Amino acid sequence: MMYQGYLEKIAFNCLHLNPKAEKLYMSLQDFLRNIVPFTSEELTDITAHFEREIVSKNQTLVKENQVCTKLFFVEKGVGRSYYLKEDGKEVTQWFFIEGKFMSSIESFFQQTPSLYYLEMLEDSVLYSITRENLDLLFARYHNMEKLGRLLSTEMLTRVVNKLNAVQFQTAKQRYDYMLTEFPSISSRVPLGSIASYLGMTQETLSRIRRGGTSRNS
Amino acid sequence: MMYQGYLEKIAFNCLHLNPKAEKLYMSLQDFLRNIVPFTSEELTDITAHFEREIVSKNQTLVKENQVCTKLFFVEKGVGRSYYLKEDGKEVTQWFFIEGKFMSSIESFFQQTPSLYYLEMLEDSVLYSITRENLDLLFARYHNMEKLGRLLSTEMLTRVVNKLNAVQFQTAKQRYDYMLTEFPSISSRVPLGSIASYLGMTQETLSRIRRGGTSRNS
DNA sequence: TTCACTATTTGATATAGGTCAAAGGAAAGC
DNA sequence: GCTTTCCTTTGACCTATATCAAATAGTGAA
Repeated sequence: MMYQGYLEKIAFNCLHLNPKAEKLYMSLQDFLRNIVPFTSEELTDITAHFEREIVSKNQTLVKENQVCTKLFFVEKGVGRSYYLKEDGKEVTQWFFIEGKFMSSIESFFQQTPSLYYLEMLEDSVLYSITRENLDLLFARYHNMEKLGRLLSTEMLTRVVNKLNAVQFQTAKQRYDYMLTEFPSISSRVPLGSIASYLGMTQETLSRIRRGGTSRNS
Repeated sequence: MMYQGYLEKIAFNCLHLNPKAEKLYMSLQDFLRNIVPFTSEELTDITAHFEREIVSKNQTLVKENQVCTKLFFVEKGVGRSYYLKEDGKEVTQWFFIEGKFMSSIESFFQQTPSLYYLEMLEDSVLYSITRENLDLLFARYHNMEKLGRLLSTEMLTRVVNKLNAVQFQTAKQRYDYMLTEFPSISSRVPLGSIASYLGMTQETLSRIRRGGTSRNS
């Protein structure tokens, strides 16, 4: 994405850390400012519509069948969305790390019951906004609408990448894809969550990590 | 999606046909008007920036490694995006039917070489717009930006649905998913294109269609 | 109608990765 | 420090779907 570069640079500057370091910190204002050239007044008004939330590890933000009432920005921490298969197994749908928006998208935008659970996998700092406030900002600022469009498009290309990885690659290749999409995740979340994200069992992922017998790249 | 209902209704009205009929026709103006409440002046200006293109069956719109310079609206016809695996096999990535926008999204929005081919699978009527003109419209009309956001979000949820289907369902279930996502496609395009879209071989799809021995729903 | 070509179906066999079962490890509560 | 619980690894076996090969059915051109 065109602002991908910026993002890494900001994370770097904010932290004085290597961008691949385990934990990052990404402020909402810096994030917004670097995608769309908001004025200071706009930025102040926009961020005033978000609410800071501290949530602890393993806390669930949204349950299946609830309407997801908020969009979250992850300032610090990691979360995931997941759903339960008929047999009760959890399937991770996506991970959300520092500097990303997190929600049960369809539920939030259509105000329908969520198919997914949202939970944080670490103690985290989030900024949340309600649907009404977001709509208000979309209506008030052309730039905000643009932000929404750019973020949607970015997410779209990420999901398409995952789709291609999941659909046509071997288990090993999918794991490699994941290491580039979420470099920090592999050391931060349980293996089972990663395995289901990649569409394989934890046994298979464990064998891949061992790096043993497989002949696939 | 919130405008999903409208879409079907319009298609219905335009055609006086059952919405599941084989071929639909969807005018750009009607499409736009029913997603966002554009004024007539806006609509006139916007549609004036599109160019009508008649393309014939099997015509390629964009090749791999070309920058995709246009976004297409499909008024009539079906297209697909696909890429070539290392072994030269075509893999269908998406189908685009009447009333949908079609492009190599990442290439078009980032002006990078396309990973995909775009081709029409039937004689088709398209409306195309260049990146410059689209940006101009995004900048000129807040409503246009909103349209972009809504369409991106819609596409995002569609891709997520496919991802879930492809990742965790049996071949038979994936085929059923496809019948709901693209009801008309199964009779309009070659079996091989559908099979690769669903991440299976054409032999498997053929066996599924026969509806034989499989014990999966 | 026939030819040439392409798309689809069918059959036989192979394999990546799943399932089931159990054993180690690590970490959280007491 | 000990205990309980959860997380990860390992092994043995199985199944859905791929692969390879060939037969059959459609389709358009002349």
